[in-house]
Amino acid sequence: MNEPHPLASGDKSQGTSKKTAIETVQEQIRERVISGALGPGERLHVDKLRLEFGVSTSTMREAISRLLIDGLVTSEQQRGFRVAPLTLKDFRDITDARKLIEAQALRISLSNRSDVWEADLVAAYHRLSRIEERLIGEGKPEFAHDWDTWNSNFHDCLVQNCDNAWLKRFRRTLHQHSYRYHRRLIGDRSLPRDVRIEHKAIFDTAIAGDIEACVAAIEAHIEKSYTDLTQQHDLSE
Amino acid sequence: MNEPHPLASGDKSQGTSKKTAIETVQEQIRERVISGALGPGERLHVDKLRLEFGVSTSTMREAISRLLIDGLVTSEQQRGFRVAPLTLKDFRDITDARKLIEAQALRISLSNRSDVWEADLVAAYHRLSRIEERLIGEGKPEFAHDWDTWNSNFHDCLVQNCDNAWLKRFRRTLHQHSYRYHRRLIGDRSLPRDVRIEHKAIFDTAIAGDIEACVAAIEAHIEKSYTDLTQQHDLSE
DNA sequence: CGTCAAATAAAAAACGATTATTTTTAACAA
DNA sequence: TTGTTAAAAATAATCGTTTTTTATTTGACG
Repeated sequence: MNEPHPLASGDKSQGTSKKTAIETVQEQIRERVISGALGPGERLHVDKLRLEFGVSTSTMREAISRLLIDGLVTSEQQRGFRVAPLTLKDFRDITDARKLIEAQALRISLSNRSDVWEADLVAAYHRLSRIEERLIGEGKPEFAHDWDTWNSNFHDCLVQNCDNAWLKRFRRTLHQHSYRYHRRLIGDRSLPRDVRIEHKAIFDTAIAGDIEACVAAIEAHIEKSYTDLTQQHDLSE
Repeated sequence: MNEPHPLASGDKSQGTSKKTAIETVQEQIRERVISGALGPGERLHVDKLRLEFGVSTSTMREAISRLLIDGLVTSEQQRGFRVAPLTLKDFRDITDARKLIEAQALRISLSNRSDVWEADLVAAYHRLSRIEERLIGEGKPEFAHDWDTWNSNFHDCLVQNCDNAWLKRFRRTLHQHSYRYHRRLIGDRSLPRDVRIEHKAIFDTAIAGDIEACVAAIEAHIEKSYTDLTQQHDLSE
């Protein structure tokens, strides 16, 4: 049924078939930044990229400019654009901000629960569990990409009923950046820990309607992600 | 002698004399959006604006694109840009998000206090008080604009020591939007209430180092601002 | 009269070239 | 060698036009 967005833009939804060139390019560059194909701090050569994508200067510039929106790219006076750097401090700040914002978004979402949402969440959790069984239980690393997709889907589903557009927007931005650190730190390797227990706790408390327990579980989940990633790996590697 | 930024960009600081055309235009359009010269929901005609500012299409497009960053402008598939609308629900959401984020930024800032900061805050409060004495005490509405400036300066000063760039960024965005509602709802009229007591409470608790009392005071201040503005005025007016 | 579709007008998106700025290279003098 | 500066190259910013898309009008036909 509902195809989830791996990390795509949050609101396009309807099948607007014909995207504008700017949007297409923007999405592809974003993908490269998040995946690390364009490394942190690396310069974005408008002319090179424009030739590669077969678009004009202004189109490329506007596409890149729009990545300033979520802070994946920075711009400096007369010296163009560059990919936002990755630093430990930044990851720490993102983690703290996520704990704050995601927790609140979750509180709101959970207090607006509905039957549809409950069904969606059960479905999302079910799919995620199956992937995790294969990825972690059976140790099949080829499911890492699917896990990204469905993990993201599960977390989106949790805050689905939060009706504060600003919190949702900030949450999405932070999640995107977090994911970038994730990609950088673990690469294609499998997860450094068994997240199944954490996800179960989040799911159970959410379904049970125990808001504060669920919030605590999410906060712990986010924090643990930071600790594990930074302990086992190194940003300068 | 530190000139405060009325609501300007938070980080340029150094006297980078020659701004790029895009930046100049961007700032002016932002000003128009916040002030209401460009009304909520209004379309941004690239061609008209470009002629008015004497720049090319691409420059104007890129300038407007960059206002997407802080959400003052929205863009729709093949039908250009328009000024973000103003709605009561949005103002409510902004208020809630501000309470959450500003409170946390304040907690961090206050726990990183320093002598320099204390002096800055005393100075900022002093200047604000003087303006408020004239604006509210003596009822001189011609100080309304100065009040905007120094009120903003006082609040910036409070969170000055928050070292989480993300929270600061979100706070700044929300403040900008909040200010836009403020402008729309009270216009050039003077404040609907006496904020002197609130500011005093914030200042006193901050100096005293009573973090949670200060946070509570800020939250109340933000909430009161919403209540008073929405009770006395009407968005559709 | 009202509906539908072709023709026209308006506006957005995309283009590729020109101009300004920064960075690199190279020449020369201390 | 080292430091300074001027020319050259590279890259960023800006420009004005062309193409594509969407909105509006017009007019034939039911």
